[in-house]
Amino acid sequence: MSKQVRVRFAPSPTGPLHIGGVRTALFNYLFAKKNNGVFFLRIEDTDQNRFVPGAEEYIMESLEWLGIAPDETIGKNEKFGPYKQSERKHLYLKYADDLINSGNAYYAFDTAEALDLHRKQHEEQGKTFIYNWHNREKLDTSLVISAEETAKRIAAGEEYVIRFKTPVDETLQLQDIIRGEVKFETNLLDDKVLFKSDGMPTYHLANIVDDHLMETSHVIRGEEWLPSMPLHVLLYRAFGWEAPQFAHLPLILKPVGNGKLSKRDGDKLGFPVFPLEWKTEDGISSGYREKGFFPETVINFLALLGWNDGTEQEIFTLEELVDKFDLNRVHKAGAKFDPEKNKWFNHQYLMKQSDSDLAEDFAPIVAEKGFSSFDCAQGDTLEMTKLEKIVSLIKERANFVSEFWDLSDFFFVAPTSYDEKARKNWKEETPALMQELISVLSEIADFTSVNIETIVKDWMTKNEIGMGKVMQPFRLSLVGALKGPHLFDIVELIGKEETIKRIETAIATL
RNA sequence: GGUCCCUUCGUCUAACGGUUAGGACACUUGGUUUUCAUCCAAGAAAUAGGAGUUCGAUUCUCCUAGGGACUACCA
Repeated sequence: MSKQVRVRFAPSPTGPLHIGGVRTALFNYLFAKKNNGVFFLRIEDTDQNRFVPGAEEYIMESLEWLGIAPDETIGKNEKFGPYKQSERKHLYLKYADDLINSGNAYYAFDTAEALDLHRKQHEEQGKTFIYNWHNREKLDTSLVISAEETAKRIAAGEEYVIRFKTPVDETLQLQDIIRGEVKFETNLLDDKVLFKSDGMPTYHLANIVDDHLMETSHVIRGEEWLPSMPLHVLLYRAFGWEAPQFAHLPLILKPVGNGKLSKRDGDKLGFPVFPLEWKTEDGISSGYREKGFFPETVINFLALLGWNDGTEQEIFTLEELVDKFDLNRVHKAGAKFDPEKNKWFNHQYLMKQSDSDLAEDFAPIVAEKGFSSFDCAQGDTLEMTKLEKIVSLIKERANFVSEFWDLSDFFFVAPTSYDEKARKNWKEETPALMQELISVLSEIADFTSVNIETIVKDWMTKNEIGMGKVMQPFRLSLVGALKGPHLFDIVELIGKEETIKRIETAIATL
């Protein structure tokens, strides 16, 4: 039996979870579930300066809303806890020391200022400063001084970092599940800092140590990490550990122009880039949840950004995605985010919702417009039945529940104005015809859509009145414009009295 | 600048050497609805360029071009 699949999503809590991060989490989740494995969440907060309050909770809440919550994390099945790196702080120095003792790392005393100066000088000469084999013995490191001297300086409280001693003259041929073989020359790599002078590990050290300790089988992360893959593989080797398998996911790009989708793009282009709304003193960043997207929409759309199952199916439930997901079918190239198609997906899921669920979502909006009888709290069942009927008539023309009011306001209030372009359908003979229509309508006992339609149409044919002459002004009177669902359905719902009243108002106004 | 990754319709993608290069979103045009939307049908729309390998390249190799990521004591 092969090793258990254990994958992780390891964000740093520096702000709200970006949509690209959501997709990384999703693919990890799908891969884990597909392989009967474990999906865990680890918070990588080794940089204390960038910590943002609330971000950690935000990440958890987002994953829960989307239905892809981790199996193990802070406060949940803490088999390999803690799941927060700042709480694992005591662990890392030992591993850095191991690397020093095995000759795979060294102390470096260069100050940040000294290094900045080097970089600047190199840049002025059109060169790039790389801290590695070619200059590490000219810099201020433990490689060029005695062990006693090193110990003395550290004991004296001098600040230091621990750097990885990248091996020389090797060509690394690494395997990536998505990209196949990727080659790197170790001579071109730099000696990354593993342990910072503030006593915390860097991402690289903490990530490798924790992935090993937490028995991670596959590292599925964004493409931005591809350049650090050689370092990470080298670290596993230096520790004598078996490395997990790697898969680097393509990036999500801006809908227009070039580049990675960023936090700013969303609100600029009118779509959210965060699952949940995020408030700061600088303002509000909109979220999918608050914008009326269904979590299923977000999951489905994101899954198809860079992956497909090879068939022409586009609508997938989470369960189907789990069943069909295959890392080998993930695309290599980045994908532009298409807000239009994203909306289309939401329409698909809107249509799948039951009328009663949609009515329930719509009720508070109606109540807010001043129709408190639709307020869920007051729960008038007769009104809710009516609301369900309204919803069933308009939902096919909406992408979001938030659009329902504009599509259905005439069910609640009589038109206060009439569409300019539609007014030309109101001709000289119209008032007389409408007057006749009123008397026809008032005679109808069984006031239901089909019955009203039959009677009105009979009246028109008997008197040889053209359909357009009646139907257009009739609709204009009730709706205020030439739009909306089947006219007789509207008539039935607003009732005989209101219908007649609206026609009378139209006659008086137009 | 250096390193690495990528490249099929406007966009997301299918076609794992042999297809009239398929689907979806968006777009256009018809039909249905005497309205609008939905829906249905149809249409336009792509293998970045150049060499090679091969009987045959979207598919394999190389070059060029373009795009992207990384290049911090950030992740």
